[in-house]
Amino acid sequence: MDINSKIPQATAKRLPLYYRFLNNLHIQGKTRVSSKELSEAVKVDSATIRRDFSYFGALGRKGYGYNVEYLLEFFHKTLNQDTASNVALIGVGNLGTAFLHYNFSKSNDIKITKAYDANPDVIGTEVGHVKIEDIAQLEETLDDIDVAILTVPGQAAQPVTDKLLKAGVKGILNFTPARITVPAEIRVHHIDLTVELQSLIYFVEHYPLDKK
Amino acid sequence: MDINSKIPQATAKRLPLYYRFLNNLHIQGKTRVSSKELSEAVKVDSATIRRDFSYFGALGRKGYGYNVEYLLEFFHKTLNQDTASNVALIGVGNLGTAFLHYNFSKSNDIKITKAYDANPDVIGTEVGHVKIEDIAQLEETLDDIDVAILTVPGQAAQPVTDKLLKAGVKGILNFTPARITVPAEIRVHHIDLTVELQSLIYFVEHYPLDKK
DNA sequence: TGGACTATGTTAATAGTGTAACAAATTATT
DNA sequence: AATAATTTGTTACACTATTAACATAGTCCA
Repeated sequence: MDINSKIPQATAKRLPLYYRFLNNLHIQGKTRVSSKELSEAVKVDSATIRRDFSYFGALGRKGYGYNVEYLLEFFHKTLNQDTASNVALIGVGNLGTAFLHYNFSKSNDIKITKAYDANPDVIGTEVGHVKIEDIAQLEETLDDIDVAILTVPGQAAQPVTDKLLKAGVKGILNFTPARITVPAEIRVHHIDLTVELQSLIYFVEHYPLDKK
Repeated sequence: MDINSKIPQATAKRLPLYYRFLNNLHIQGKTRVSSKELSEAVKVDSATIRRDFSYFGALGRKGYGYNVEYLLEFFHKTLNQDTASNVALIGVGNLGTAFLHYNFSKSNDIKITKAYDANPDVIGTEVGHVKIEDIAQLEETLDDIDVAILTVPGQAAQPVTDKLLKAGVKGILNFTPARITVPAEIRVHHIDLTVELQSLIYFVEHYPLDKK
């Protein structure tokens, strides 16, 4: 498979998952792993895993499997290009605070380096080793940040988004219930907690799964 | 379209979204809406919306659109069957606390009615109007709960899951980085915050979107 | 070294999702 | 009342994703 061809969206979404589990295996001291073993750990079909890997060339060896360290190193390079990515968080409410305490960088190379809020009681304090800045100063102080996490109240989502775009942000992880409007070249991923919960309930009540 | 045929997963995931926006329209006093208008609000193609609705029969009128109140009532019945769903939350850390404070029931009929933790300092306290119970008593006290939100540390995910299954839980919304093992008839939805963030960064750095 | 075994990488079949296009039906307008 | 405008519901197609199956090539063990 040609390494220059585009990686399918579904595959790209699984890469960080593979990366994390490979890290676990490495820490456990495992040196090799088969697609079948990895499949059981990440709950993704083994053929899908092999197909996903094959987009990046022949990473394994027939009859052997994959070398954990080699694969890990490969994905490390692939996922993080060269530099670690800095992320900003906007809205230090309950959810925002949870993210600041959450240690993203444990087995990944992501760090929230800037955080903003509108509440004067919060501005200037430190949450999870990040100093909270005034959202009013966002456009002037946000620099060199490609991706922002949006955890503001729904009605603030669009105005804050507009500010983020002016500051040059290219991707937004939107946790608000609001659907934000952005130019075509900006990526937005939505995680709508109510929708997730409600659709799970819908599935459970309407489509009970069959026992094996 | 036959109402008895199975609703596609992708459609079912959008239903709660439609429901919320119809609620907004209703509150704004709008009595009718077209698929095109709704499309702009929820950022879903209008043809997709019409197709989604058509799985439930002919809900609209040609040349007119959809009656907001009728549609709202219909989805209310569809999403909530008859009874409001009670949900349990396991793990009152930063993220769990955020959910307890989050008001799911605002325009939905979902409520977290039970919450558990292992920390003695937290057990017995009240967070967001829910009394925190001891996770050691989970199997004995969890009753009539179909769906649980899992916000425990990764290493606790599997043992807690096993307890939930014994207590009769049918669906789990898993926020831990761990992939849990469950019988075939149990539904699990994963929301992996690190994966979401990392894959967004990957897309932004590797596949910049084209300007319109 | 030789033969049994293993597990990849890929092909081909299948399933699932999204959307452009349009006939049909209804509403709105003159 | 006749015509223009609107908007649905559905068909048809394109695209994306999943997975079973297997030839191939390397591994492992006696």
